[in-house]
Amino acid sequence: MIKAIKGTKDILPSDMPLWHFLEENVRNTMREFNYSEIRTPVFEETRLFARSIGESTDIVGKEMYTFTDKSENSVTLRPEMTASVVRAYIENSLDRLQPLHKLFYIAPMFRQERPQAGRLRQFHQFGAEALGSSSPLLDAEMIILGYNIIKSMGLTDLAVKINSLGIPSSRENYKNILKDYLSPKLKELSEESQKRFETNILRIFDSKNEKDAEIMNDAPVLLDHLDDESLESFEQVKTVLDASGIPYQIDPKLVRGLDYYTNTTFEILSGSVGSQSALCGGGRYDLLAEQLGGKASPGVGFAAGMERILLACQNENSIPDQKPEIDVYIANFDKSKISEAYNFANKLRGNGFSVESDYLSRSIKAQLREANKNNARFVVFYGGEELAENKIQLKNMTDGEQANISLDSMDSIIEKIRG
RNA sequence: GUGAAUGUAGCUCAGCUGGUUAGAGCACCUGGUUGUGGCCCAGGAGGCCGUGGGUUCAAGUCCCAUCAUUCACCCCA
Repeated sequence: MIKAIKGTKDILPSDMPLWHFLEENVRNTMREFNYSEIRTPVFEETRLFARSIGESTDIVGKEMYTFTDKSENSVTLRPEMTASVVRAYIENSLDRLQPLHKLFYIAPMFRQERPQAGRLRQFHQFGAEALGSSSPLLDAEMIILGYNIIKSMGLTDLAVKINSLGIPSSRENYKNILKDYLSPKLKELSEESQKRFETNILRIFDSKNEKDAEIMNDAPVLLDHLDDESLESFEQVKTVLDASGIPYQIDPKLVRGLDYYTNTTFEILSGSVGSQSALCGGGRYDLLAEQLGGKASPGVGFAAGMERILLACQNENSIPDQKPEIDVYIANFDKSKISEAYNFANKLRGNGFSVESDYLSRSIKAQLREANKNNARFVVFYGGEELAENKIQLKNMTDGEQANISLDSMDSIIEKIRG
């Protein structure tokens, strides 16, 4: 039997109500904040991701779906969206149309990792990117957007963490301070962290190793070594967040894994999805556009994992399950009138009703059961004695009442179904 | 890439220390009087017990391998 590729999942009709609910909430919130949808290709030149996300990151180093196409070009299934959005922004000269662009997306992403709870190889993210302004208002807006959407899914076990990584010069300066602190303790660190000491020292803060954590607890913290401008910006983000009423914690150890971040970074975590608890993450990336060959242009954004959010919803039982319903089920007595009944169904559909009819030529009893399974509000019995008198029988499935109505008075049939 | 657990009907699982034709609940189908749903009742269909090898008179049950799934590490949404 051919099965779906490891780490991929079918999203079945029974899952759809939940997905649609999330997507609607995303679109509504994005509309409230005036973000416009953007769609970009699922695959890009490999260089785009290598340059933006960073060669030393795990995403680029070992998680990308990269292959060579028939023209010998190296292409990659997008592991995240920010690089693509910035590329599209530059390539289409959006910055010349207007100074500020606020964009959102809902799209599949691909990373070749070992699947586990809340982690898939093809997964879906929604997210937003605001390009063209370095206003801290937008940093705060990203957190508010993400938080509001997640909240709209009824989730409660949440934590918002924010931090600032500052600008490269102050960060480089700080890295040296951190190096000085860690050098004498280097041998006490885990093997993994010793490697990071060379490749990306900040990420030692991420380590879940106990000894590492102990050592890092007393480590000097980037927040204490920020330049004045970054500090000022961070203060403003906090001011806006305070006013918004969103509860948050400052986490000096929050170091996001992607290379392009500057200044504000944040995460929204859930306590109900297992080990992969980040539902949403983002931050500012003021140097990315220039790095990708565009005009210098500040930006800030976030991405949220849809499967993770839905997993949290299931675990917290935050969304009452609602069965989809149809307006009318057409049951027919007469096999000889099957196409006539079918046309009658189409007539109702033409009036905007959702209508199902029998395709299996089953007994009336079976058809009624089918109507019930479809959550039909009404059943039309088509055929038999009534049809001989040019009538149908209309049954209200909620109270069981039924009445004969002449086919000549379509209007009153429609009116009854409208309720 | 590393570690652990689990693979029996569509789904969730039982199957005791190896012993005849492999079970339950849910779901599905058909009935419970002529043409009427949800509840209830009766019946039915559905399983190379993940795959391959081994031990044994005998394997769903024990051993090995393999594949798959799940969870965790790493990292991230």
